[in-house]
Amino acid sequence: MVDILLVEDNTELCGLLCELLRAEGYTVSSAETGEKALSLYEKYGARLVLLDINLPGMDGFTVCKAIREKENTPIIILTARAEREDKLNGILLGADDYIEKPYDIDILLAKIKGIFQRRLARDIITEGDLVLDLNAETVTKNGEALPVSMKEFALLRMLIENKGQTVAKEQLFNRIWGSDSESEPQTLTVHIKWLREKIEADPRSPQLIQTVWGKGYRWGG
Amino acid sequence: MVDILLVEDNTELCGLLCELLRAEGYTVSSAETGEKALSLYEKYGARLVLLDINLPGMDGFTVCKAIREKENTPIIILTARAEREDKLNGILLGADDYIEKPYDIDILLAKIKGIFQRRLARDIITEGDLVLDLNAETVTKNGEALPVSMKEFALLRMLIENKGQTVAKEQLFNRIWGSDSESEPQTLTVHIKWLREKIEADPRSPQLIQTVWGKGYRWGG
DNA sequence: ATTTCTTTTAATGACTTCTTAATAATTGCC
DNA sequence: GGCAATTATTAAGAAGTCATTAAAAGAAAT
Repeated sequence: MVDILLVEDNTELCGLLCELLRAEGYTVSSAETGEKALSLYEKYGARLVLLDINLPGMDGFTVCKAIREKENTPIIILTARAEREDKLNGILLGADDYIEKPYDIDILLAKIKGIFQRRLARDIITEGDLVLDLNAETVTKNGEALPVSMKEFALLRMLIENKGQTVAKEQLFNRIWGSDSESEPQTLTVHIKWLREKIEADPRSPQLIQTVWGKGYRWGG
Repeated sequence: MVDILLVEDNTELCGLLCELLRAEGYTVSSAETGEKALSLYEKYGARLVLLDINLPGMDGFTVCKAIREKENTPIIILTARAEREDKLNGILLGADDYIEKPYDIDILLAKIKGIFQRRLARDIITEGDLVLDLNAETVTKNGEALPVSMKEFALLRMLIENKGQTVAKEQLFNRIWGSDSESEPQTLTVHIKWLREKIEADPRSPQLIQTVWGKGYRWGG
């Protein structure tokens, strides 16, 4: 996993930025097309994506969307088009920030730093006995590692992030499986079952993950 | 009941915002005229209204006022007119917040989130021994959890929200079962029965849920 | 390639909620 | 009181939802 994945079709600018970022201590990988960017992302992952919108072939928005469908990696969009519509689009697609070219390098660096810090600070959730590390996607219970799968982690996280509120089944399903998923909604209840088995004192009468009949599930009373 | 009712006459912007809000996990319904907004609100209700002031036909202020006359649903007003007068008007009419176009999406989202959180803390109705948590859809009686079904909760809530007033059977039925429901109206009385069983000290002579002969029911004397 | 882990599917059973329908009780009115 | 309309009560069962289980399919790791 690399710190930053830089997607920029201008070779010269790409090289320059790479150097600059490396000089700041980040590990960087770069791509000059959307296709290559996705394949790099797929292979190695990245903690942050710097994404040019104007790309030959697959455009930046498509890349942005594709990345967002997989993970919640922060994305900063770079663009020459200074239109608000683009901005809205970018935000719609889940970009975290937006910088217009020609950009001030210091501002860009500051935003990158900001994102890394924000993410870092946000990256641990404590809830009762449980500690969720959002980066590592690990859970510990009373200090002991509690192995959970990806889906279980996502479920647990979403429930805890909305604790006290009922989270609709549809919401859980759409967010975790994707609204265009072909899977049966039934699979959710099975995952809930696994989760309960792992975290509940008595899985037969769950205290943490409550069933809200006809609606969904709720963390806590 | 939907999370957000969006009232915006610009079709494109309306669509974009809808998507954006849905991506944030809110359920959204939208209207492009004031009339349609009110009818949607009437039919399905909403936890928050995002309201454009400049609407063709019935204007935003009228909509705002109409909604406020019914319920205390929070309203955020959106407007291009950057006039102080509007702002004053909006707040006078009970809007909870006010955003000028072109608005920063992040700010809008932050405000929405803020309102939902504030409401969350507020979304509790206390009535005698009973505490209704509208978000969790739970009832506690003297601190102890009192399990109620969806329909029972809806009934209880509607009665308490109109306490002292008689709520017509038709009104209860239409709101909870839906005006196009195929169920027998009789089912309502059965649910009233279950509710009384759960909350009344002596279900034989109900003190909380009074029968108003020929009309409906009333909470309290 | 094999093994292990995760995810999904499918089938079953249990459970909750809701509805219906029949009967009893109550109310308003003559 | 007696009658009609309305509401209450009850129990049965229909409908819907969820839990559980096992097994198959798919991924990832060794």
